Amino acid sequence: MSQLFPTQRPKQDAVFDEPMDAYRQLFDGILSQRLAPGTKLNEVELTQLFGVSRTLIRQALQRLQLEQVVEIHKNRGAFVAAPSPDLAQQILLARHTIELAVVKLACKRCKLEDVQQLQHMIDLEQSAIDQGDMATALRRSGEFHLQLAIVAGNQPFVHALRGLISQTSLIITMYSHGGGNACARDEHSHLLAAVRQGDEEQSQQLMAHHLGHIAEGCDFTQSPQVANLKEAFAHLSVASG
Amino acid sequence: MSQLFPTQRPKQDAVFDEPMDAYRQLFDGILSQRLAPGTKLNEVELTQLFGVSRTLIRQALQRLQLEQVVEIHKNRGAFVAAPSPDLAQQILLARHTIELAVVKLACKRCKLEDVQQLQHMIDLEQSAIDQGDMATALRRSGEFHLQLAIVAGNQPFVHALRGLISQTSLIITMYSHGGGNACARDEHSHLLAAVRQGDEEQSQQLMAHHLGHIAEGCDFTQSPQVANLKEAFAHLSVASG
DNA sequence: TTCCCTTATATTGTATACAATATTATGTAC
DNA sequence: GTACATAATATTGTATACAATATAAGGGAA
Repeated sequence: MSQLFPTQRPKQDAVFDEPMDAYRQLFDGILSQRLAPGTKLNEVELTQLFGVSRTLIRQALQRLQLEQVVEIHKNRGAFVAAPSPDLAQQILLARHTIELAVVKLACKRCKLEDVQQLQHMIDLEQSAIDQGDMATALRRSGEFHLQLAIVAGNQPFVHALRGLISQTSLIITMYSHGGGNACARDEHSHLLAAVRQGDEEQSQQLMAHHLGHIAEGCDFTQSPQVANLKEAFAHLSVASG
Repeated sequence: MSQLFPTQRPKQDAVFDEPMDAYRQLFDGILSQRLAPGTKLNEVELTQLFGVSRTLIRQALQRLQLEQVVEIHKNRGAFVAAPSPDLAQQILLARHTIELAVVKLACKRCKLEDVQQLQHMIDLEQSAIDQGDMATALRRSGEFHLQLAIVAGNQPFVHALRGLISQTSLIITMYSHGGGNACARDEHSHLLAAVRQGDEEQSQQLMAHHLGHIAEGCDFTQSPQVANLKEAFAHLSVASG
């Protein structure tokens, strides 16, 4: 039950032939790493793919831009965002700040049914890992974090985290070395246990470590991997030579 | 030098006859309290006001929605947001969390030129207060806070604060009792002094007090004041009686 | 060949036209 | 007069058409 998509009610995610709006398909594609950072998003192509007019495609792209997972360059088009090493670290710092505040709130407000739902999301994530579907696992991990913010009951935090989590997905795609994410299940489980007990101190410490592990799994010294150079540098000045 | 508007370069704000996009005009109107919470934003009216087609009007409205200062209800239209008392307190809490992190960063990164610019913004705010133009003062106060985030060098914080600050403007309009904002100048000045000296502890304490004063100036127990009841409740079910 | 200029194509930006929904007005029964 | 149903209007949702810009292709000179 994907809680990462704000406007629509939950849907099964294995079925794609029913009418699903362009925003959600693109968002899901990015979060599941099917759309690589730097990829050009041609409007008429998307029109044909999703069977809607450019009006709705452009609406979806603008929304993704405001969530910072798509960059739109005037008269040049839309591209899947490819955060620089510097921006990546800003994003992780912002997540750190907000998620620490979130778990503190969650400790005070987490009900039994919230715990059950969060546990279910952990199980879903783990089953994806067991099947070797790391893209789905990554998306489900993000959904767990966002659900925590929903439980915390602070709408601005939810709003901000939605963008930050999807950006983190891009960061992991670009900078992370393989399965540094495999330890996530235990970390999520331990975190949930602390939240359930209302232990603010412990929860914040576990969250800090958890987010720290994401950052540690990344190497920001090397140049980022993007779809292809041509598109990656399409935003540069036309003046060549 | 309005730093609250992300896409365009700074402009003098006394001149309105030059081509100014719909987004900025609406945003400015809301931040300056010329557009009251709950006001219906009719698309064709805006079309005539700004001399552009509905396409651009809708683009601007969607962006404002994603910044949470406008609510769009399907087939009903767009309204200036009117945050409930509960949401208002969530917003102020989120600001508290983020701005404390911002000043801490700002202490480490604030250069001499940054100090000068921030001081200039304080002076502008004060001159607006001296002229009795509280709407402009409120907007300039927001610009000061956002500039602090820019100085702090964290893009996600800037992004989140842009929405939170404009929402705070709506909250003050709806819940604040008169001139509780008059003490702002000294608070901004003292805050800047602490940041300039790189005193993280002192800066965070001053910021916490400053934001606390905003909340203290509000009364969330009484029903919010909105443009008119009909529009304020336009989102409710059609079923009457 | 390589460089540069010109022309053709493709893509995005904006405005308009049409469809769907909601709101308001009108009229009739009670 | 009130309540309800129906028709007229207004407003939003979506698709298409046209304009502006950028990208790609072709052709001539050094």
